[in-house]
Amino acid sequence: MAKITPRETDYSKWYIDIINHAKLADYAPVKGCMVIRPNGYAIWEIMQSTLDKMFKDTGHVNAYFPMLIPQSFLSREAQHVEGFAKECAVVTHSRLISTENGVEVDPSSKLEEPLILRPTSETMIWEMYGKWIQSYRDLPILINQWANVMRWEMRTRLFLRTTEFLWQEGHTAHATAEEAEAETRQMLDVYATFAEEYMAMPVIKGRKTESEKFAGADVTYCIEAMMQDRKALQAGTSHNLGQNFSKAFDVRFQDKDNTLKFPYSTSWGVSTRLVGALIMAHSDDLGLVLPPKMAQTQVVIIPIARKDDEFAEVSVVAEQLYVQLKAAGLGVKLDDDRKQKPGWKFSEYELLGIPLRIDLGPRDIANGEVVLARRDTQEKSTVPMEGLVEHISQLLETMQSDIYKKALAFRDAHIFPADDYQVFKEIIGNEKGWVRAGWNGDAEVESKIKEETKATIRCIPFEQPENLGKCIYTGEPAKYEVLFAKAY
RNA sequence: CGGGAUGUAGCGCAGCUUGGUAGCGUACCUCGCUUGGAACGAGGGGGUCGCAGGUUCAAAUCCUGUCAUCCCGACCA
Repeated sequence: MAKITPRETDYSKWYIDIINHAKLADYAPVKGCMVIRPNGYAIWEIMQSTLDKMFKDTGHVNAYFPMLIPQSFLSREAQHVEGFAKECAVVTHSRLISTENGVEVDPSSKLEEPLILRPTSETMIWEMYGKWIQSYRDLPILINQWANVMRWEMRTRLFLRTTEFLWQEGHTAHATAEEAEAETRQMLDVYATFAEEYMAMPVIKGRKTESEKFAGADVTYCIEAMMQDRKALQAGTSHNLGQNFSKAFDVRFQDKDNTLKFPYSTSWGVSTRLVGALIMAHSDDLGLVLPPKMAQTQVVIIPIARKDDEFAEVSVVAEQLYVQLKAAGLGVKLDDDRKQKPGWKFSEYELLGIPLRIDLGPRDIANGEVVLARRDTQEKSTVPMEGLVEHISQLLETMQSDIYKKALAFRDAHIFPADDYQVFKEIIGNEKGWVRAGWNGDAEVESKIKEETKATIRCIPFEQPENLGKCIYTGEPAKYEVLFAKAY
């Protein structure tokens, strides 16, 4: 009996089943808030540590800013407040009092100014940058923050959109527009590299349209990934904020030419949504599929033995193997728990997405070999004990690249060029995939298409064709070729 | 926030129409037997039936309200 519902019938149920069965997360008894269980958090930890290193390699440092933002800060930047006003949790009181009904808010503790639980930290950070920046010598500031944020979304989905989520937000300040643009693009590249090389998830880099960009940004760049139900997921964003926040917070620096200037800024972030992306990009009906670089446990050893003496014999070899693999720097687990039988363990580790399994029994020891089972392809092979560590290291690399290739082939097979609106509607309507089509650049047209088909422009890809063709909606000459898709 | 569905043991569900002792599968505990794909046998523990009111001699069941989750919209990372 399969634990996971086949995704053909109900994709959303399939996704939730994997999260439940693999014990990745639960909803908390608080509106839209998620409890990330150890299995799920382990994935986030790997994402964190990998990204953190990439940020530091590009010259960034970590800092921390408060979670509570005075309400007045949020209204400083007009577009910003408009973008976030509708989804803020607000702290209005500071005290509770005991009553016969339990505790109640103490009306006398009402705050003079309400505090907002940060939906993002631009405002708090720019308030502080104002105190830190005086001269061009103070620039650039290249800071990242690992934090939680809250957005009171109407509809939540585990990992993809929860009321509270974990993320990192980079906030940089620069003396020139060119530097800020270069930073914005650099961080987008960092995200794309991370998604493709570590998460084995191909992404398309591009620019958001005016209507889809971040509230308060001049330009928003993004990476878009295709999930197995062919919907698009925004996996990371990098914003060039121009001088919007420095002006809103009146932050100026004295430049080399003795004049006062507003610095240019960027912000960029990825969130626990990436864990959801990873689940939806690779999992199958047996459960989670983790690319080796995203797995804390990459190899699990299952000893197989009938009697106690057999088990003792197998354990000795299993221990040796464990030590060898560990020494080679691999994440390895030896499951010598005798309370569960091998068959149970096989399915359990498949559910958890452990990339590679080693079955080791008396038969194998007699033959000087082991059975290797790949999670991604479910292939089993018998390989000699001799040179096993090297073989496994190579196999994990192969798997990492195979999982990427599979996702890439899937994505490319479901992106369709279209120059006819009927064809467009047919593809989007039947959820066949994404459409690559011309667009005249008119926001009105973009909104009409969204209204009629539910497809949004995911991005204007950096890679544009030589000949742009015509706008899918109006037939006018296209200004860009863009990606249309239904999105999460 | 609008439309639809659901809420009963850790998980998955039946019972509700027609009110009358709280059920099944699985998981868990004990003993035995087992271990190369989710063993088997016997015994056992576990429930404010989402929550709050109401109707009734009696409510998981009927009524009202409310909360939560899922799906479809609107909103968004």
